[in-house]
Amino acid sequence: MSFSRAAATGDSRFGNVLASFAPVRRDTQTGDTGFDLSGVVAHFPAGRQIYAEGDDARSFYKVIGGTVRTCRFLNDGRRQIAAFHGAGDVFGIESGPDHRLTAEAVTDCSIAAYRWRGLDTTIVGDDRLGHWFLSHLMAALSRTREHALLLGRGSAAQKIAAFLLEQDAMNDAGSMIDLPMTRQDIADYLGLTIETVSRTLSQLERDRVIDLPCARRIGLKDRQALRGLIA
Amino acid sequence: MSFSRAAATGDSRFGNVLASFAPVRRDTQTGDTGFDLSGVVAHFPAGRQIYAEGDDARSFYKVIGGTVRTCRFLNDGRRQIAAFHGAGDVFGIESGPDHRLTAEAVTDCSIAAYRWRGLDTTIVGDDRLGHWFLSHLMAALSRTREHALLLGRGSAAQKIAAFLLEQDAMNDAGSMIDLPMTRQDIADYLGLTIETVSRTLSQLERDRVIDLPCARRIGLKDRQALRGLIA
DNA sequence: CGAATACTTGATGAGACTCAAGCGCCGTGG
DNA sequence: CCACGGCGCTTGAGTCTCATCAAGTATTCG
Repeated sequence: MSFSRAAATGDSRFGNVLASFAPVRRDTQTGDTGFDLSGVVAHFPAGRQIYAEGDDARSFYKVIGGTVRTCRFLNDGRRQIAAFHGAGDVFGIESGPDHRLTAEAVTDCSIAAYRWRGLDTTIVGDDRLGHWFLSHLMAALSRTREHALLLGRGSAAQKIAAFLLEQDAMNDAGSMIDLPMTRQDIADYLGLTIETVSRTLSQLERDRVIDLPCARRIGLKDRQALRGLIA
Repeated sequence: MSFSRAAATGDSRFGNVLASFAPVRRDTQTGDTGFDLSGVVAHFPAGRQIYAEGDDARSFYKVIGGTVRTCRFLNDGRRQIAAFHGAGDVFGIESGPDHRLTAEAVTDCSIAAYRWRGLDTTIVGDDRLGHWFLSHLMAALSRTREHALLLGRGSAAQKIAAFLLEQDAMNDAGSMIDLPMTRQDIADYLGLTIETVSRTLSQLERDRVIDLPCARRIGLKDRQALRGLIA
């Protein structure tokens, strides 16, 4: 699982901006802002660890394809998932010298790694790059805040409903969601048990709010009902 | 409750950096980095709203003195507190055009407001200012993440223990904590009810882990036991 | 086909919520 | 001075949701 250089480093337009990056312009397939950075790309099979809690935060990362989870393991063996990251999402930015969470591939993934030396040598002097970095950081803050608010209040049904709508917003493909993660992942993300996740989904199907043709496929039959649940 | 200009705007060192700020160097009494910005300072009595969810995010804020809560009101009347902010903390930075949370004074407060026009006109071109802004943003992300992880897992006792240790870390004054907030605030912060907060604190006192001389005063008798609870 | 893994469903119990009452503190006013 | 009410907090009893324990089904993969 070694990183391989993805592209030449000839474009030095940002060379003095992010000192230790290897930035180039890419023919980006992510629908970002048209602007893009490339670091060093690697592929991870499903389940593989990308970095562990406590590792030096020498890089941050962007998902090219696949899904990543960032999580923490408690010493009673349980796991709390902080976020799922899909294509285009940036993760692994840390304020301190080391990673405070573990990152793992949920599915087979392509991940771009961007070297950085932490906050002290950061991103000033270029409008677009600074904007890119800041917007990702603030998006992460916004999402984390919503996640915290969801976890604090709400019944199992509310959490599941919010989760489904969140996944629906990512998958902009009709009303059918293909979940990349297991029930256990969902449970650890929502602060529930796997049994409660399963029961709640079954109940939603009985209530004609969703379809469950197979475990990983969820059809949203009544988004309004889901929104109503969230209150 | 109108803002009053705190200082002259003669110092234009950052004039082209944060377009609409009124930044000056202050003889700061916060133990920050030595570097400081001043905006427009206002005082808020306990309970007063600073901004509401949905308001235009024309400014962000720093607590000079007192305690602030940022929260969301659910349409069933309940309230979820996202964070408490003490002296030196920055709050109200938004990625979008409007505030996603409400901010209210928990105690009487002095608040500095910094105008800004959002992400598009942000903080490039000055190392120290960019660093100051980024470090606050990343600190907020880090704290929010910890809060989310706390809310997801954990019994009432674990949440209370984590809350007490968090407050203890703020109050660097011996082993006695003077809480600025009510039991209801604590409950809404931890995703519990006021009764559960009260019962759990009483139980911790019976277990000789804390002292409760009065409701708002908590003595930590056994920090190790609290840390043990968090697991 | 068999085994492993993922998922579902059922029975039971613990922990937190709800409803309700009572206590303590404090400011107001008689 | 005390009576009173309001507010924040504590405590108790009953209920309900979700976790736990346990079993069984479905799916995947060698």
